[in-house]
Amino acid sequence: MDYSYDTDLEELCPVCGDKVSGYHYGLLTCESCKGFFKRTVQNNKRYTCAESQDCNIDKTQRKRCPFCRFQKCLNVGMRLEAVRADRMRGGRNKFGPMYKRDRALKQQKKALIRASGLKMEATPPLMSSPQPDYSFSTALLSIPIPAHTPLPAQYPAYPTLASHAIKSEYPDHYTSSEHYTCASSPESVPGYTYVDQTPPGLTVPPLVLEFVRCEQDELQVQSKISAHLEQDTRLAAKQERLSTFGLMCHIADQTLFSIVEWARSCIFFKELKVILIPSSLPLSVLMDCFHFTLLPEQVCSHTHVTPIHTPDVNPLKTNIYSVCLDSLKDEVHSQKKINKSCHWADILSKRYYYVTLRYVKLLENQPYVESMYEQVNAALLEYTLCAYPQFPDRFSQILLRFPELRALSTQAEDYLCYKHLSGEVPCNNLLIEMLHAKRTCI
DNA sequence: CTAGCCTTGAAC
DNA sequence: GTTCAAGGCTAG
Repeated sequence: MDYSYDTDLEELCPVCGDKVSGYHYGLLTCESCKGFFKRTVQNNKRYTCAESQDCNIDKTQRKRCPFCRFQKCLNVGMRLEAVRADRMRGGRNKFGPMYKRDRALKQQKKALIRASGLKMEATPPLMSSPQPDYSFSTALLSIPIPAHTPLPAQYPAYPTLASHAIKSEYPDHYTSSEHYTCASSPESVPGYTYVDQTPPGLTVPPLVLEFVRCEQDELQVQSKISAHLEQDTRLAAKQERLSTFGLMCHIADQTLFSIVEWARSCIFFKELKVILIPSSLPLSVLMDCFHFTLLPEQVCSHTHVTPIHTPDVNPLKTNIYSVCLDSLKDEVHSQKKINKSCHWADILSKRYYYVTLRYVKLLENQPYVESMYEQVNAALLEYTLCAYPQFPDRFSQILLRFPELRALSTQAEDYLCYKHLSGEVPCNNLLIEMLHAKRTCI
């Protein structure tokens, strides 16, 4: 059976699109970009762009502008600190568990695709290969998004490289237990030991598969967030640690960019010409924040910021988390009740619900989308019935969560506005801008 | 300078 | 002993 439909997509270097040769400096890249990144950082190279710093980087043109190539390396999440200052060879670094977990997630995704491989072959893909349409997503949003810089230009050209020490991981690795304690050890990372728990014979609806396929590479999103947080932490010289709220704002901002990326490849957006994102924003952000709460230590161990779960007096946050965590606890409880081994990976599979939920919410209240809504619901129903035959009411339980989430979403929005008015939201926060845009639209 | 291949060595 | 992501080497 040929699974190239999915695997080909996964094996492209996020910088230039060449074939990946493995994990390098934080994520899967090709051999040449690995070498390029290493040379640039090790030799503290400075490049300049002859054009307007937005050169297209692909396999054939990657040599033409090292400036833009390096910018892209940083933007996709390559990690400066993975380049060793002491040039020590061999061995492993602190990213090991992260790589392993990413592999596990990819395998899980692949297994889902494989589970209905025949179905996918029998029916043509729901959409043609997603060629990023930057103008389209820009038009969707009511605030300007730079067309060719998917991430905020927080990396001031080269000062980054020159001014901050390129820190070797080894001192930390050998002497510091602060940022790499048992909290981020493999055992405590959900899904770490996951291999392939797709139930045998599981049929995943093509629509759900399409959603899953469109999902952002999680490791990349996390890397971007970590890298940006590190940058911001460094810039805030007097402040050693970001507040929990500050951290959430940054995660939310990065999440927004992910949503824009995601929307570009969403099959329904191809058909819609109306602004949908703002109305669904709070929930999407909430979902993604929830997503990250699963791995707070992992994010924080690389960013030297206060872990999200640090006791905090923010009642809203507690509320959001308690709902999400209750949901997870229910899952654990249900699994135990039927005497089935409860694995973190099972819980991670909830991710697919949320992927679908996001679509459902996104399409709500739009004239065209009623039929789409039904399709999404049908796909979700089919998936839950196949994946969890022992819980026939799972679908309805998911739907029952909607009002609660909707209420939380509104609370989150109000809370952010309050924070904004009291001047506590970091400058240039995209989330605030979008919420503002939404309110002025109404 | 690039990029493919080689060597190294801690974690498993 | 095996893995595989670091750094190193070197034609082109």
